This record gives sequence, C-alpha cells and structure tokens, in this order.
Amino acid sequence: MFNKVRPTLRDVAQLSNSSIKTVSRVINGEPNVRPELAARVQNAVDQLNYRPNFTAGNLRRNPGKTGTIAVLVDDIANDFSSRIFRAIEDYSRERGVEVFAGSVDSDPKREVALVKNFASRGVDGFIILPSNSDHSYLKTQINKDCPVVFVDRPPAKYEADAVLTDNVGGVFNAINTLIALGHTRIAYLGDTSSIQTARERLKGYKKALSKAGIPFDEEIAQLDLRDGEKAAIFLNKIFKSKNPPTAIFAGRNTLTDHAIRFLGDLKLRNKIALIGFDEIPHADLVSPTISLVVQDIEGIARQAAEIIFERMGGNKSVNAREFRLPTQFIQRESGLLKPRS
Amino acid sequence: MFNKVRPTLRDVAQLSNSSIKTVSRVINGEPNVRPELAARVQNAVDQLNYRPNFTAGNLRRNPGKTGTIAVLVDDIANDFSSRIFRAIEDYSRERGVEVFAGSVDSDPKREVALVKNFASRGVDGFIILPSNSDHSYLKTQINKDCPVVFVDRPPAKYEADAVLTDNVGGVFNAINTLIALGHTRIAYLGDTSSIQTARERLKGYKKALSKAGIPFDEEIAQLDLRDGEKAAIFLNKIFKSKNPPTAIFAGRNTLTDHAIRFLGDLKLRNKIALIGFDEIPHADLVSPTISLVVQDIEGIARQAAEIIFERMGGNKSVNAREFRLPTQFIQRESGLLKPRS
DNA sequence: ATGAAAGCGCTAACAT
DNA sequence: ATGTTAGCGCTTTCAT
Repeated sequence: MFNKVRPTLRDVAQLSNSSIKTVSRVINGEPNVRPELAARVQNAVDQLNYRPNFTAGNLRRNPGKTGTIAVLVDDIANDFSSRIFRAIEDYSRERGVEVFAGSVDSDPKREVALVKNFASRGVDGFIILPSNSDHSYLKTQINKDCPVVFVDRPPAKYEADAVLTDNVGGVFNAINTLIALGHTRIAYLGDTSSIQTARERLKGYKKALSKAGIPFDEEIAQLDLRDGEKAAIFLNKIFKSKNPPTAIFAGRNTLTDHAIRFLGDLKLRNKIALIGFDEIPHADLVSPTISLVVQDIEGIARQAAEIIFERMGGNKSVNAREFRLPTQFIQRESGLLKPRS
Repeated sequence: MFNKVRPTLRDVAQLSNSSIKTVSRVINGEPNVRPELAARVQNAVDQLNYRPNFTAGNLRRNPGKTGTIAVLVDDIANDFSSRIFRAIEDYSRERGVEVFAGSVDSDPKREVALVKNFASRGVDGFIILPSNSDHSYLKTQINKDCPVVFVDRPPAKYEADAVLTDNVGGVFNAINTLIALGHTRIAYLGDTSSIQTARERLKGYKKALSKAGIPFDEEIAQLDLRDGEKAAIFLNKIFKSKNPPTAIFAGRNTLTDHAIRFLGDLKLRNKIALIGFDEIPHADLVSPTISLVVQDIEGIARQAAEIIFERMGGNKSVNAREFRLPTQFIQRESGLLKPRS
C-alpha cells in the first residue's frame, strides 16, 4: 500500500487511523477537527510526504476547471512575447492559476492546433496574440464559458475582449515631432499589410502628414516590407531618387534594425532622422542613439490578465470591449536630427 | 443534461444510444466497434461538439501522470531563459506533453515554492535552471519517480542529470586569442562568486594565462561585479592604475554592456580589446562590433528535453550524468584590437 | 462487438 | 467532530 508512486488521502487516513474526509479537512485547513486528531493526521502527512493531487481535486471541486490558462504568443523566445507572458505569469500565479505557453510562430494552423490542444487540457481561459484572420473556430473549439482575451491584435469574426496599443496615436505623435523639426519628406517602412496593426500605424503617419498639410507620397511610404531584402531595396530606391527623404519612420523593430544598417552603410546615420516603433535592444548604445515609440507591454499584459480573471470569475454581463493603451515616445538623438539644408 | 458547461462521454453515449465505453473506443480509435455504430457515435460527438477531458482521462490512464512538465527558468522575459523554454516547448509538444513556465527571479525561496506548486499539479518532470545552492528539498517535495534535469548550473546536494556549458573551455579559447594578439594584461570582470558558472569561467581565464606563462594578477581580475556600480568602480580603478590592461574579458552579458559603456565614455572603444561571454543584442551594430563567446542555448535545451523524456520513459538505470556542451567563439572587431605599442 | 462496473484521487453532500 | 457515500470524466477490467 505504501510503496506506491505517491501517497494518497487514503494512505494518510489509514496511517493516522482516521477517514479520508478528516484528512481532507486537515489538508485544506477546514474547521471541525479536534486538535489532537489533526496533529495525528499531520504527522502521517509528514511521514508519508503526502502532497495533494491538485488535478484530481479540481475534477470534483470545479468540474471543468483546472486552474490553468493558456497564453498563445507569437514566439516565446522573442522579447515582446516573453514580456507579455511574464507579466501574465506573475498576475496569474498570485491567484493560484498556472500558465501554459504556446508559440504560434505566426502560423494560423498552429494557432488552431494549440487552441484545440489546450482546450482538451481544460484550460479555464485563453489569452491570445493572434496570427489568424478568422477566429470563428473558437465558437466550436472551446467551451461556451471559456473566456478569451486578445492581445495586440483584435479578433476577427469572433466577439471577445481585446487589449491593444494605440498605434495611430503613437505614430501620429512621433511624426509630429519630425515635422516640427522641419521634416517634410519622411519615409515610412511598414510591416505586412494584412496585419491590422501595420495598417493602423500607417494611418497615424498619414494623419500627421495630413494635419501638417504635407501630401502623402506613396513613393516613400510602403507596407509589406517585413522581409529584410525588400526593405533594403525600397530604401535604396528612395535614397537614390531625385527627392530623397530626410527622415525615416520604421513601423516595426526589425525594420528599425534594417534602417540603422542601411544608414550605416551609406554613412548617413548622423544625417537622416530615424524613429522606430517598438523597442530595439541597445537603442541607447548605437550612435546616434535611436528614438523610439514603445508600447506598454507590461501594461497590456496586466490588463489582459485582469480581464481574463474577471471573465473567469463569471462576468458575462459586459459585452466584448476594446482597450487601447497609449504608447510612450522615447526621444533620443536619431529623432532630433534636422533636415539638411 | 445537454446544457452543461461541456458535454461528457455520457452525453455522447446517451445521444448516440450506446455506452460510454463504446464512445471511448471511437474517440481513441480502438478496434472492435461496428462501423455503423462508430458513425452514429461520431455523429453525436460532432453534434455535441464533444472534446475529451484529457486531465480526467489521465487520472485513470497514467495514475499520477498529467502529460505536463515544468520548466523553471530565471526569468522567462530574458533572452537566455526564453530561448531555453522555447526549445523545450517544441520538443515536448511534439511528444504530446505541455509545458508550464516558472520564473524564479534568482530567488531560492521562489524556486522551492514553484517546485512545490508544480509538484502538486502533478507534473511528470522538471527542468530547472537553478537559483538555489541546496536542492536536497527535492528529495521530499517531489515524487520518487519524477525526474529532474538541471540546466546551466549543476544541482547541489542532490543527484540529477545536468546539462551545462563548457565554461572553462569557452573562456580558455577566447583568452588564448587575445594572448596570441600580444595581450598580456587582460582584465577579467566576473559575476557573483557563489555561482559555479562564474567560478568556472574565471578558471578558464586562469588556465589560459597559466599556459602562456602570464602570472595571474588579482588586481585586474575580479568576481562579484554583477552590480553595475561595482563594475564601473573596478574598471575606473584599473584603467587609472600605472599598468592598465590592454584587453577586457567580460564574464557575462550585463558585464559586457558595462564594459562597452565604460570604454565609450573614455573613448577607448577602438583601443582596448573586448570579448564578452554570452550574447548581447546588436553586438554587430555597435562600433566596433563585439567579439563574443556564446553558448549553444538551443542545444542545451534540446539535450535537457531529451534526457527528461528518457527519464520519464522509465530509464532509471543510468546514474546522474553531466553533459558539457561546447561554446562558440564569434570573432568580431573588438576581439581583434591589438595592444597599443 | 458491446457494455456494466470498478476505480484514479479527490471534494461535496449527507449522515452520524 | 467525524465518517460514509456518491461522483467529477475518464480508462481499465471483466462480463456478455
């Protein structure tokens, strides 16, 4: 009996000469146990090194609940994803809920596969940084009462809470500072156009130009430049044109990298202004230091965690909401370069 | 009956006019079900949108097993930890095992708390990047047959497999290249001395000096410099001395950062050679580009994952093993600066 | 080929 | 204050 893999309530009850319910009471700190008996039970617990099987308990305690949530990010190994995850991890653990991580790798199929997988494990909620453009599959693949919160990008064809960044406002402000410095020819490097975030950021750029009365010129503002090769070709083209830009806005961290390298190759780092969206490591070590529009990653994650717990707590009354968190503009040297006279 | 949170085997059996065992057979693709019946069952499954409760099944299938492992890293938001985690995630998911993440934050108490937490959840194994200097608590806090694999640092007072980096060899090689360039005064910045990894790296440094017949001078080689303040003071001191170093080896990524900043402040970036241990982001964007000794992070994680699965598969025969994975030396500009004549 | 019954480790509901 | 019983959703064992 005692040479099993792991002792159970029954073993403890037997050793302490009590019943499993009494042991359960002691374990869970419930009242109505005589101190003497409690001590005897505790003794047996210690002796057997008993630890409750949380999973089994949940089966009866909260039928269908496991005290876990799944966080689906793009790639836990990248900075944005892992910081999102970490903030959720902390929030959840404080509340007795553990977190599974799933890396979607921008693959819609993988997103679905991961959701199914975690649904089968009975997670109590999902926080998803989506890669899919159709989330209607959630209607059948997860429980009716299993809440989903979207992060960074809104859901499509599915109603759920979303915590997003104010992309338009963030870019708008940054472009305004460039315009205030006298820039009128500002190049825009954007991410894949199918990503709403990328479109929103471009919108912020257009809005700022429009406000200043600067016409939008698609020759120097382009989306779908995620691929480094394409970004390089685009930059080459516009900088060799008769009317090259005096500033660059990079709509994504990898694009900021490309821009820095490109400007470095052409010895233009101190001549062309540059502002990037999202953090890049060591932005303050490069010369010139790089001005950035950064997202409140921990804020987003925390908000998402709060909402999922609110929903898991049973709040179905409120309709799906959309939260927009502000960005922060970190002005450094590259964003202060004036247009060459 | 059907308006429950989630349909069960019983619901499917009832709807399809069969028994739960038959449904179970269909779900799990077991033989001995008449195609006609199977179709009826499948129909009910689809209609109810039934998905098996994996957790409940495990209770009976593999008593004590949950198909999960816990990966305890220092901080999932940092690069090293998240890359370790990601590699393990992929390896595990391919094998039907999901992964919990726990960030220990270099806090021994947190390590113990997390282990207890996950043990209660019945994880089938642990991969730990330890912060503790005493792992004897594992003897009582986890099941006898629950394997643990240590990563990056070996266990203390506990027998378990460990997958480590060849710190001595990595530093040894790097210092050799500096010596070959003519350096004889090489400063060493080391991490906290209580960390074995830090001591090993210093050992590699000493070994290289010794091989070249260069006496070890503790004036310019010091551990316990994790704190940026201390590192700055140390660097200031040695560079103002009568016999300053011509090269620096930084035993950790944060120390490499400090060294770069320090050299930048003194306009010495192109005069003093620098090699760092561990990756730093944008090492190839800084000027001069930074030479680094880097660990095979994915290799380590993969090896750890292989071992934990081997052990979970029941291999108790082999004693605890220690694996040492080689580092890679990435030579860039900073490591090629010669001593000033 | 099919199903009834027992039981995984626990908690809830109900005795005593 | 303590214990007994049923049952969470599933798989296993054993009948049929």
